[in-house]
Amino acid sequence: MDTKSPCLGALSIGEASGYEIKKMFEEGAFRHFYDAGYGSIYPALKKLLDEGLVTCVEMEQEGRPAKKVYSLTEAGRDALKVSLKQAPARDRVRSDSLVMMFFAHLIEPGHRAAVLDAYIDYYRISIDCIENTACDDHPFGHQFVSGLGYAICQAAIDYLEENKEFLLSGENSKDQLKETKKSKVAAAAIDHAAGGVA
Amino acid sequence: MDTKSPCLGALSIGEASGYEIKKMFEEGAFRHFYDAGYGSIYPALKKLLDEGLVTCVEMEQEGRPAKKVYSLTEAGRDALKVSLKQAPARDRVRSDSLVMMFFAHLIEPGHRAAVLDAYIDYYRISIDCIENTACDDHPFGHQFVSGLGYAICQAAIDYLEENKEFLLSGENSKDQLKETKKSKVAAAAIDHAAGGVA
DNA sequence: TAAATATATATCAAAACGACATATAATAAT
DNA sequence: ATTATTATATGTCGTTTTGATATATATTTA
Repeated sequence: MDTKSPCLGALSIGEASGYEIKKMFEEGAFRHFYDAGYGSIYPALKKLLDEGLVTCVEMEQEGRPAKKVYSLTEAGRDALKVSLKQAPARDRVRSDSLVMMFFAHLIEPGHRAAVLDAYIDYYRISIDCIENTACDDHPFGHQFVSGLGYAICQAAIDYLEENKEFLLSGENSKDQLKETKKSKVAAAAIDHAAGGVA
Repeated sequence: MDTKSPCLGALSIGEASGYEIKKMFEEGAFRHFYDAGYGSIYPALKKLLDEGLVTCVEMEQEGRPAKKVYSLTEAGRDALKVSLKQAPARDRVRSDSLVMMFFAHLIEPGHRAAVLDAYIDYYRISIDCIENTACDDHPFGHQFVSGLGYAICQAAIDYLEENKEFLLSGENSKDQLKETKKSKVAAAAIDHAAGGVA
């Protein structure tokens, strides 16, 4: 599934410009599960237009640059349905922040704190985006995925706040990873270190 | 941060071949927060070798193809520390599965179930990977990030299992999104639909 | 008044993706 | 018994994506 399908999906909610689609990905309903930059969106929209899957109307605006508003055609809605029938590729995740925290023992505590705080903020903003777009009369798939995003972001924030000191003070600390219902990995690690149970 | 840094990070744990690094990304400790294919890893290793940040020894093996084992040099360890000092880019997430579930109303229920079940399995395997690599005497950053991965994956599984019927039966159902401590988005959605509280 | 932010589109070099090619051996299936 | 699949192992290559930059206007902040 390339960038074209999520663009078709965004347009299935309503007409939009490339700039507005980017906003949906970055700070809208898609934030926690899909992202793409202008370098992907504009070429995708161009291809979609060539294939007759969307139409485009240039709209003049007062006090703002003109925008190109794209709308889904019938063929476009069909193409979206077809692409939704395929088997999904596995999630692609790339978190520089977590790579850094994974190697926290090679980083000064000050930078550790900065990365961690920024990461908590990132999740907080994601929650705001979900709450601001969630709506009871949206299609059930939207609600389901928003609910999942909320659950994941909240679990992340809870864990990060609860274990912040563990990361910041490092191995010299008497702090331990909190073992809550949401985090049994500490116990698992101890089991494993003790030889595990074959 | 490009592929070179996570490769240096992987090698900071111990010497490894490109194939083994891929395994760490795919089914090892990195699974839930970083991924890269051979098309990124092998060229990265080549560049790292050219820059003197790693060394390479070809190892013959019985009953298996020879492998090239890479080791971190002192310069490599320094380069890793430098790259860890930078400000992290924001997470890049791309989930075809969630794009599909977001547009569940455009998909037949059978495919919906297939995508959802596969997605739960994906998280279950992630948990297995975390439990199999978690170890008490690993650096605290590894433990911290593994704990976060565990918390997130478990929250996702809990939500997906609890709300599976909601997605499968669609809007014709009397099912409602479960509002637990982990999922308050349903309430938020209702608030929002009712006009919210400014 | 200058700088920064927001709206809006677009390009382009560098990087990454993912499918394919190649090779050997063990294991599973017919 | 033979075929097919899976696992180990490295690598390439066309297509896609990234991330930075360019361009332009208007508003908000310093």
